[in-house]
Amino acid sequence: MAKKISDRHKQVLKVVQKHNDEYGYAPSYRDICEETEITSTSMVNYYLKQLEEVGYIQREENISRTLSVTEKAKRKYHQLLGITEDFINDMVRSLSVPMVGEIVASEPVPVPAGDIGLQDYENSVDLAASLIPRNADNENLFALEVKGDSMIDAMVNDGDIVIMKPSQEVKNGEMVAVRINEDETTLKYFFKEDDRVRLQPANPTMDPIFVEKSTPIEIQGKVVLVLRQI
Amino acid sequence: MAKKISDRHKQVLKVVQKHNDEYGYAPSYRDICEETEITSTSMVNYYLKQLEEVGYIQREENISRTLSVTEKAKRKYHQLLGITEDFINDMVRSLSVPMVGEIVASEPVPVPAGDIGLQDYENSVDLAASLIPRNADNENLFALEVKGDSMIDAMVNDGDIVIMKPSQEVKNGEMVAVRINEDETTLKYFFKEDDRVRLQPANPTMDPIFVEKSTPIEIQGKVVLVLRQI
DNA sequence: CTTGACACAGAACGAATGTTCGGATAGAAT
DNA sequence: ATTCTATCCGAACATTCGTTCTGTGTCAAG
Repeated sequence: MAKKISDRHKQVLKVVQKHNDEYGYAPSYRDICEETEITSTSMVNYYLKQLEEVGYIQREENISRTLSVTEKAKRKYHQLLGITEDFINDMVRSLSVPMVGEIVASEPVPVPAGDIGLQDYENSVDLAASLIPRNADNENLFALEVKGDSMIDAMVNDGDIVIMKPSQEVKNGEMVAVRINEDETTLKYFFKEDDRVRLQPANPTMDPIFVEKSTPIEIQGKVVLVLRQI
Repeated sequence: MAKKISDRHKQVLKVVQKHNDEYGYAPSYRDICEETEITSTSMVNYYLKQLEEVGYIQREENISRTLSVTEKAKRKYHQLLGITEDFINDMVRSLSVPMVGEIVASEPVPVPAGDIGLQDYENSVDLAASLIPRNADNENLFALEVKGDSMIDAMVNDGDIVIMKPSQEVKNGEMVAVRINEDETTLKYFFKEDDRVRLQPANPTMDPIFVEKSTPIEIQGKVVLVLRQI
């Protein structure tokens, strides 16, 4: 195992990445010699073996031109490898959030169980990742379509899409889907007060709901984004 | 020059594309034999020569594993090649809409003049293109941040972002930014009636505004999307 | 001073791989 | 009937290319 990634290692990484980008196929060991100060294919193999061991290179034994730089190496050496923001943006720019169902006041939120896979749902909503707060777990977001006018106090219309993340814990000021008394689901800003919970509508002209501690409420998720297509 | 692209040609195209996708490197001629009903490398060469002639394959002479399917072939045979909408979407998936300013009831909408370039504005909003209606002119969308509570009847909160497109013509049912009597800007669904215009709030519990033809109104843009980050 | 580890080199080898050759078959055109 | 073209095949060959071998030099550690 190499003690550290030397300049020669970095030269090799760079050539592999650059060749794949420019030619659309991997360099041979002899190609790497030509583009670096390495003069023998056994040294190329020596460096590649080490880069492979630390997970920066991928190759297939006894098959020609299979060298590729791994995602791990790209993240660590993106500047060296000439990987632009476009590449980084392409990795994080968009995500598909599964449309798991509908939200209505009369039913609990259909929070998916466990890890959500896109393949489990027929529809999804594509989002630019920059719209999602950094602390949201992008892996487990889900989308619900609002049915009916019962969410108007949340400034959410029939037909709007709410992007949510599963959560039972809430901080003050976060908007939650809360089921009150197993009777009604509503979207409200959540504030914990001394002896009760204040559920504040998004519509500033409407009054909050105060829920005594004796009333069971269930936090069914947090809202991170509302979308209204017109 | 092949008279036409036969099933065998298509098999070869498919294998080249599939191998590149799955393995990250190109197939050899023998790999292609194994994945098709072709039993000799000379026939593979025969088909590749023809595919190269019509511009569907790219390869380098005497260099191993350089086969790739060209963009021309991908566009023509995307279904055969298993090129999903994802590929097509990746080409058009997201767009950046410039944040040109704010919308408040007391000011006209700051509609940008002429073609909008991202470089003219410091901020932008990234959107998945699938959220935008097909008829919207993606080139000229602009974003405005809502200031104040004056758009509540439009179910739009202080801090929300509205995505708009410039437009002076409206169809019934579209949501517009309309300036009434050079006095107030509001977001409403627009309906032209016999002798007046009905501006319908998004909030179904609120009453519409009726504007007589004698009252000057100015359509300052159409709303295509509302975003609320929470 | 000796030893071991690391970096380096050229050469040889064997396998992988693309190209070419000679030939066969079927069908269309003359 | 003959010729031409397209399609097909296996084999051989040449080149490409990855792996291995043997050896050298440098430097740090003991």
